[in-house]
Amino acid sequence: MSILWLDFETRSRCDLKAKGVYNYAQDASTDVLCMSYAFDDDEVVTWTPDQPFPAAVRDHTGLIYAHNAAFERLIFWYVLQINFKLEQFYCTAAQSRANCAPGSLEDVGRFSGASMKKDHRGAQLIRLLSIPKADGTFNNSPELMAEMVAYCEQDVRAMRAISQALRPMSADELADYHVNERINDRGLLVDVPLCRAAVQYAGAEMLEIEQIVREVTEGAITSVRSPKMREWVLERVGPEAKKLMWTGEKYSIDKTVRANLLAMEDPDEIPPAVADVIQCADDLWASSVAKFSRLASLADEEDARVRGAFVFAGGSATGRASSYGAQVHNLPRKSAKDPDAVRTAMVRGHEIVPRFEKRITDVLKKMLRPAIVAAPGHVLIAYDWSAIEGRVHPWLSNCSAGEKKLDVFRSGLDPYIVNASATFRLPYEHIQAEHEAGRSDMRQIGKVQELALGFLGGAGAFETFGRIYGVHLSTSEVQRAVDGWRRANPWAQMHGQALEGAYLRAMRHKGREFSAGRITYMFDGQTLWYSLPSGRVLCYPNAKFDDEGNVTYTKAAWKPAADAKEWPRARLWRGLACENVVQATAHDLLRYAMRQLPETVAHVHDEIVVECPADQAESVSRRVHEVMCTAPGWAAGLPLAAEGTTTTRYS
DNA sequence: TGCGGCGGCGCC
DNA sequence: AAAGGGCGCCGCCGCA
Repeated sequence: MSILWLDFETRSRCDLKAKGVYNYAQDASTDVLCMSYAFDDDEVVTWTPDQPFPAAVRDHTGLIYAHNAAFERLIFWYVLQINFKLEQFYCTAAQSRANCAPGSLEDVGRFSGASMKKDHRGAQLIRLLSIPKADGTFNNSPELMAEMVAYCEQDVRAMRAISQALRPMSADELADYHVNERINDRGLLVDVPLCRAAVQYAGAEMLEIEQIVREVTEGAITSVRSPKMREWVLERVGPEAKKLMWTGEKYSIDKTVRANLLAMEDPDEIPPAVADVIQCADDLWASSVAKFSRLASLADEEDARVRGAFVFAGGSATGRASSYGAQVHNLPRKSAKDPDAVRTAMVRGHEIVPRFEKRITDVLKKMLRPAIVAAPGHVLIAYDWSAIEGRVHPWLSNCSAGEKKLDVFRSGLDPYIVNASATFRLPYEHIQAEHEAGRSDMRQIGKVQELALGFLGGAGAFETFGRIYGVHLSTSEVQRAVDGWRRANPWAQMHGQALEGAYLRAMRHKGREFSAGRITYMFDGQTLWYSLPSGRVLCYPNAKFDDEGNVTYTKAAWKPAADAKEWPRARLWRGLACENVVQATAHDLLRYAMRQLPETVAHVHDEIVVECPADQAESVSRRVHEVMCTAPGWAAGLPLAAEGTTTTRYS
């Protein structure tokens, strides 16, 4: 079966970025400018709408390779009304990311050693031809159009060359890409009236805040979110406050700094006017108005669903999914207690700041998650895996100490208390009782240990996490916590060392495989590959030794600076190797589960959200739980647990 | 006017 | 020896 390589250029009055690709493709004003294509290694040719549509394309029943293939798929479906099957599409951007390379066509080229110079002409042509002019008409210049066709053809050639040079996606990967696209097609229902109301409230609040800032600073600061504000504060605070703003490299005015400054309550250090400005910055930075308006703008005009939010293998280091546009991976976690009640008040324009809340932005932030809803007569069922990384990591180590850790999860004991028990050499029951009586933070220390030290962090990592979870210990106590956890979890250091040993040996012995726990590394002379228990393959591209004997590699997520001569390189170390294999394996469990859950509408790394008719809630909930708690064949013996809720609003 | 760097935010 | 890393979006601002 031959491969069809293909790329569209289009024009439309619809704003692609604001409305998203689904609305764009369905917009009545969207037209195809040209379609460049080739079968297999044939010469690239171009169809333009003034010609009859090529029958060979229309009748093609094999795979269609395109870069960001969702765009081509939706243009076929909605503009040309040619209903290729979803499974016919093979996304070469997904293929690139699955190989730990960047997704953008231009970046893959630069990443793989082609010229580092960026070519802006393509983007310029799009601005000239694909977007209406100020007077509302389109530019029809034949010269520009000819140039556009040349660009489109060049993109097909570049895509084909890159795709053929890269490892193909496996059958599993391609199937999981299609699972991702089905989820994108299903979309998430957005409560658009709620979003619009939120924008109103937030807009009014913003005007008020900006007014206060102008008055307090006597016009010096017109925008609180500007670097000028930081300098304005810096010039007016005392020496102690200045110290709080110093992060070791530069002065900052981020959330932590602001909280510390406001807590000083010393007018010599923080004059009242400065405190006011800091408070205003807090309010404005917390504003979620942009997110609400983005959700409303991306929602389908007819059915209010936001589509295309998930990027397959968007996390190119591990193949995890990322989220895009609506970005549902970073919605504030805390939601309103009674979101329906707040929603009702909002759409009616009532007062929505209860007595115990200080600010409207706090209320609005807690309504972002609940702005995602189930369709009428439906529910959202959301399940989270319990400590998925904490379980996968010892399982990957495949040693008896790791098994002992897994037994903690199998037994139903609280792993944080088990950590604390080992650290403080006190009985489990004692720590449990102290914790339940609210008399001791030993369990909290056990939690920080588990989260901070798993990927081979030390005292610094413990302190960083400790700050987040309100654990503040002396230097010696921190060291005790670090040592205690390592003593109780020897598998972690052992596994890190084993991984390091394996990848170093692999680098020194080209073409040979070296295993550590359940991971196998192999260096082919350019790429350091590693295989996961699922059979999925990941890599560190362009791996080589640096002068100190460390392995370095080009990292897709680090975009080069405009004047860079080479793609930025990262250094591999055993902690990172641990993290990569754990996150990747945890993600394989997610992919495995989602293949079996066709009602999925969203996922957030360790969480799956399905939407189903309310009268099927119980059986679907049971099924989601069962799927998530049943390890795939390749992970036999891995204990899994998940907890879930059923609601009509995401929260 | 568009681009890209920067500092900032949120989540897992 | 030690080391948090993985994402994406927003607003501001200098530069070309």
